[in-house]
Amino acid sequence: MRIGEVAERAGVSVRSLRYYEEQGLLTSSRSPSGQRHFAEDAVERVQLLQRLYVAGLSSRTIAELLPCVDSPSDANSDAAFERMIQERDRLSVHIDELLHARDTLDRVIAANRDHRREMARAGAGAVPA
Amino acid sequence: MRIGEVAERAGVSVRSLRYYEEQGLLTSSRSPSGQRHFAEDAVERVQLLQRLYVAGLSSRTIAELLPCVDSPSDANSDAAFERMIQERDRLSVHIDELLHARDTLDRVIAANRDHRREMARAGAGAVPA
DNA sequence: CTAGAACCTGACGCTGACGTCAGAGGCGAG
DNA sequence: CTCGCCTCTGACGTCAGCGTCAGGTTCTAG
Repeated sequence: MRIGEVAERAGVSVRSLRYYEEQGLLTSSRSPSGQRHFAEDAVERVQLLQRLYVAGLSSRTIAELLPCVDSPSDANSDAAFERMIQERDRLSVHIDELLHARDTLDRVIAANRDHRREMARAGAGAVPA
Repeated sequence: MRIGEVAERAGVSVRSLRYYEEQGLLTSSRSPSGQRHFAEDAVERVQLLQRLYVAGLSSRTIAELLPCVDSPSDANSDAAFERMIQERDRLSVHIDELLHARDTLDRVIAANRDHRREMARAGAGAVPA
């Protein structure tokens, strides 16, 4: 597949794909004329990358963890494995923070809804234009 | 309270507080010499801001929602209220994405752990140095 | 009165994941 | 052959939430 097709299938920009390759997160072969050629599983790969980005991992961090993902049987340094667990924990903490934040929003929303209902009742016949 | 004390109590930098004020998220009175003076509840306010930032809201978005938070009884445009609900939904979606991402990480971690255990057993007496 | 901490206003720097523009090839259809 | 679309490599632009330095004023302890 050429880069445009991968981009469309994975739902990302062509620019992003080139960036991922540049960061060592994605590999491609080249045609004699220099055009990139991607394997079928590149689409899945890109979607995995997207999920890791969403998780708040940086390109560099992802690059460190990918060997672990690609060949779990290898002797891919304990460091990478530890790092992955560490990132998982960081993510858990972040999720908790977001849940907290959502609670806060919910409380504000509830307070508003109450006041709105009151206002609606009080003003029903008060300002009849 | 002066700015330094607020910063310390809220656990943020002085620079951040000035930035918040600049963005209209925080108010202060000024002493004749021009120094900022904050009320007691400024600390709480800052912590609220922090939570909203964590939730992924931008300064501008927060600025739009704050009237709603501060005076829920006011006629603070329905738009602001709608916006708040919209942001809550966005946050929920994001949380789901993060949970998904964590699952992905967990699967990778589990796969690695398995392979590691196998390796440990196979290699136990194989490379005794 | 004076040293030093805390405060002030600009204003530039930084980071990361791309967007975007420029200029120059490829490549299939008609 | 050529028109139009895709691709290539640089390389600069962006945005946001601050960090940080500069140069100057103000407050406070001794």
